[in-house]
Amino acid sequence: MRDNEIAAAWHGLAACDRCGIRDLVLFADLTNEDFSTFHMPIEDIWVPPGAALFQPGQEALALYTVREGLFKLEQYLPDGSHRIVNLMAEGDVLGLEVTVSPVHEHAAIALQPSKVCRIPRGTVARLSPKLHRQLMAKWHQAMQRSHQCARDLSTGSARQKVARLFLTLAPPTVERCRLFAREDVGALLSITPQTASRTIAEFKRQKLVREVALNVFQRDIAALQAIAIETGPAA
Amino acid sequence: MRDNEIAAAWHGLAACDRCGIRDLVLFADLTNEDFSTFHMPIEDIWVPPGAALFQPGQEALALYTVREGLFKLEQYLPDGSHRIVNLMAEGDVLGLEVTVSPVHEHAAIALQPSKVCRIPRGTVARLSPKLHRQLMAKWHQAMQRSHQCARDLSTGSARQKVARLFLTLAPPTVERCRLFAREDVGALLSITPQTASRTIAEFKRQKLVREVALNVFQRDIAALQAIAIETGPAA
DNA sequence: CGGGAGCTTGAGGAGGATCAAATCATGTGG
DNA sequence: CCACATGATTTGATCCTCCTCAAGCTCCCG
Repeated sequence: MRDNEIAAAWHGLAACDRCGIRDLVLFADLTNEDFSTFHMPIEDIWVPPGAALFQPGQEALALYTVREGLFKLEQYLPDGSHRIVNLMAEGDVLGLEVTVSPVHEHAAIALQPSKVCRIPRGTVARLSPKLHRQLMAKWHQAMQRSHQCARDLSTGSARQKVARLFLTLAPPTVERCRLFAREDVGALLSITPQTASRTIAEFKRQKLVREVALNVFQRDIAALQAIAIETGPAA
Repeated sequence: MRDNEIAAAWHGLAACDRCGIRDLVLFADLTNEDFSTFHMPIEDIWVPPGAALFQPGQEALALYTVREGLFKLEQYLPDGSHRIVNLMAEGDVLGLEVTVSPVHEHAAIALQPSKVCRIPRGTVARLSPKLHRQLMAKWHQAMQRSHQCARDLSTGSARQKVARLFLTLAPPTVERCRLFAREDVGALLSITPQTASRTIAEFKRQKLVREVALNVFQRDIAALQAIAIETGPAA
């Protein structure tokens, strides 16, 4: 099993008041006074690919702001197989359900080398009124991502889905993007790892992407966009 | 086009303090005193199938608690086609984004004869602190539904997806359930209306469901569950 | 009755799944 | 440092599901 439960490596206590992406995160509305008033044991954590922040059924002790990298949210089907129901990237918050549910209902697993801030549920509960706006905004953001997955990554041919995935993995202004295991690509797009591999290989032959390093791709944005919206045989 | 924008029929002002499903709704935490303090122009609305509560791009003026019936949340793809990204049923809240976004980003369209409470954004904003807990709970609920769609209705063969849809449409304790247009079934399950029709016809022949009235089905729960989890040709 | 929209059913073909084998990356122990 | 084992990836061949195109059918409404 690739998705081992390696305890993520602890890095150090965060200095929230000097956070580089503070306008993106849950604490955006807090004042410097707020930071000095509360003792906040926020941890800064590096998470290697394959490591889980939490597993389904596990007690919800904290939520996590993604500072760098990419996570998958998995749920398990009655037959034991699993399905990726959401992707979470920089600025997204994992485990928002700590505010309303005692346990996590999915697994959060890093797909790339990632960095997160761990915020204990107690801290969130205490700051809750002050975080109201941002918590709403983060729920909204999580919904948008979820709908994006349903919309872009579950519709159309394998070609289209893979093209949309490449376009999703980084903003159009960035040339390179990191991919992940073919099995995960499959679970995300509802295709088999073989079809994922074949389609990516075809994209490489057609120069739509170029693998500059292992699982690091240079993208031809315009060409990929054309594929993403192309309609069946009528085209 | 079936999804006409018929203005939903106004029914009357709601008596929130005597609401039959008050423990399910946004106002669960409000006291009777709260109700008498605020003037709340909450409307009780009947919505016929096919009518839209709102459309993408439209200004977000209110949110809606579903009291009866079923709604689809649709988003549109660049090529003009659409995809159902979520289903919302009794107790769910449509348009939670009014708290954070100026416009709606999807269409909310009734699939069945439905009843909703319309709560203006101003009312929500004013009561916001008191609703904090319930708003969180409703976001969570909406996320769960969204993930359920991704998990159950986008995975596996057409047979499995249709079986899971039948199981989703009503709790196992209820025998009958209402279905909707084949086109919507298709948009929800990422299959064509033809395949939806064929699969449902096959279920009827196999006595897995029985159509007691137009689009009202009696279900063999156990048999459907068996199909929902059956694994490929290895079965 | 006739028209229209949605539903059903049929035949054929394409795309993706499945099974299986070869190649490539990574880490381990000699 | 190299040989080997392990697991992921790639590729191939075959089969089956589902899409496509198309025709006939049902239900509803004037």
